[in-house]
Amino acid sequence: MLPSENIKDFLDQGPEYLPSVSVDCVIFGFHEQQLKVLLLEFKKTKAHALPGGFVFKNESTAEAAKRILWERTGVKDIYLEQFYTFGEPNRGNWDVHKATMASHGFDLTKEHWLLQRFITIGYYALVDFSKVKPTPDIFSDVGDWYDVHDTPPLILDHNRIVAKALETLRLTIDHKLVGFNLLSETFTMNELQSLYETVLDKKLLRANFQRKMLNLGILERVKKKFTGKAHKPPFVYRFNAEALDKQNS
Amino acid sequence: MLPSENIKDFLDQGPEYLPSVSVDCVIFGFHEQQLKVLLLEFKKTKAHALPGGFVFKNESTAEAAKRILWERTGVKDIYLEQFYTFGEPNRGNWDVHKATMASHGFDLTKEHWLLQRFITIGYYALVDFSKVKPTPDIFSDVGDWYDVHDTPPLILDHNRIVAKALETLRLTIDHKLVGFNLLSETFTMNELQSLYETVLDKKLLRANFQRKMLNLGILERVKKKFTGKAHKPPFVYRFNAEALDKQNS
DNA sequence: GCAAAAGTGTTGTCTCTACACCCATGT
DNA sequence: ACATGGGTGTAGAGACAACACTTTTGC
Repeated sequence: MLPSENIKDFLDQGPEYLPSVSVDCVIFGFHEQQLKVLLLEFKKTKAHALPGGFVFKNESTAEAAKRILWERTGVKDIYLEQFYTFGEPNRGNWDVHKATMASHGFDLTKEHWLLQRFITIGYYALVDFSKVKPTPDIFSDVGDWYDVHDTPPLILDHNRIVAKALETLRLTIDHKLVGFNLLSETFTMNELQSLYETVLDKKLLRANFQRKMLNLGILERVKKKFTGKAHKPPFVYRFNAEALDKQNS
Repeated sequence: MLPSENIKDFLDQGPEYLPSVSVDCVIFGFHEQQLKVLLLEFKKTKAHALPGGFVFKNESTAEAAKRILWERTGVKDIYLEQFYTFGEPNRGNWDVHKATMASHGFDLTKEHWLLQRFITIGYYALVDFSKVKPTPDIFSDVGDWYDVHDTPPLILDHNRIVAKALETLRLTIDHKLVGFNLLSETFTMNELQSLYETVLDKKLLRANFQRKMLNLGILERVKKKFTGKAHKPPFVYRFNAEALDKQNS
């Protein structure tokens, strides 16, 4: 199918969506000591944006967010949390959308549904970087990871949305043990500490961090050790979900 | 003006609102050792509901919440915070609305804008109980305070919205010093402690609570003392905003 | 003086911080 | 052996709970 046909399909879908409501996803990953965000780049205009979309009339907003995540990352069962709803009447200008559509041969009038006011519900997702293959959508040819502190200018108020998501993650990670979703199933204590240091943006002491984590009683030490460099091999840990449930109850 | 004319005006206002989006306010007050919520009671159906409303097309959702608060409580400059957006496709049934409108002589078809799906953005407000005169709207003849743990069944998913607001308040009050908004300008340490005990639903020790609060450095001791019973009069404190700003910076 | 409630002091426990020390591995 | 990074021990600082004590009022 030609891209323009895809886009026509999309534009025709307008009436199937809940008016005025959109969903944007801030997808966090962790790689090489950096906290990353998944961003899309529009084909023609080279503008950057968060993966987002609209909500079908009989779909919950959380389901919409999951659907979008699946389309962009190919992963289901993702850790997903709503963090804020952005309800300003003027969240930025829509010229990029207009230009993008024009470049595909669709001249949208000011009254077109895509150019109306939308409030957007922000969800953030924590994913295992290694399991995710960024998938572009019909408007973007590239989906790629960016250091959260070094993002390009984004369309609309998406920079603010990223900032708010990061702020929420920071406040959350300390008392909700959410960080494990950003690592692969097994990990070393050092990896976990790097993650915390990156998110909280401050150095932590090995000794104390380790004790704190182990005292939570939610880490299971996998017997196997690491093989690698010229030093004592670290233990590999696994996150123990049952123990966490006990804590929360 | 007749009530039915008011209601006609309201129904005609549909096109001026942002479709699919509503705002609901959980208004907390503190009185006689109880945490209270302001609820409306519909005239005919006797159903209870949160004060809520719709968002004008060129108004932010926060402004809409403030407007609704002002209409219901007569107070401006209220502490207001967004806490969650409820985006399920089926948030309960709208029969009450239909019945209410029917009782005023308006038979709404299934396609009427008021009976469509709405996502609702929850805001909670903390107000000085003594300054608030609950004001009913055109659909309700009574606005009244209820103990948050003893609310009547509410329409739609409003019970859940109250529960979520309370949960958010609990998590917030400890590290964001938000409780002062629920008291009058000056208050005794005992009142403040009662508030915390009620919100957190546990007993605290006088001595330790007092130290903790005073050590925050945000309470100013008003020289005047209390007059009353047969015991040592308590100091009256005032919340010192400047000191708080210093802390947050 | 006495009851009642406000306010202060003290002590032990727990947690976090900082740093010192020991352990296992590859070269 | 030794450099490198993983893991443990411990002393000091600070926070918090529990309880005892003093203070000020009306009766």
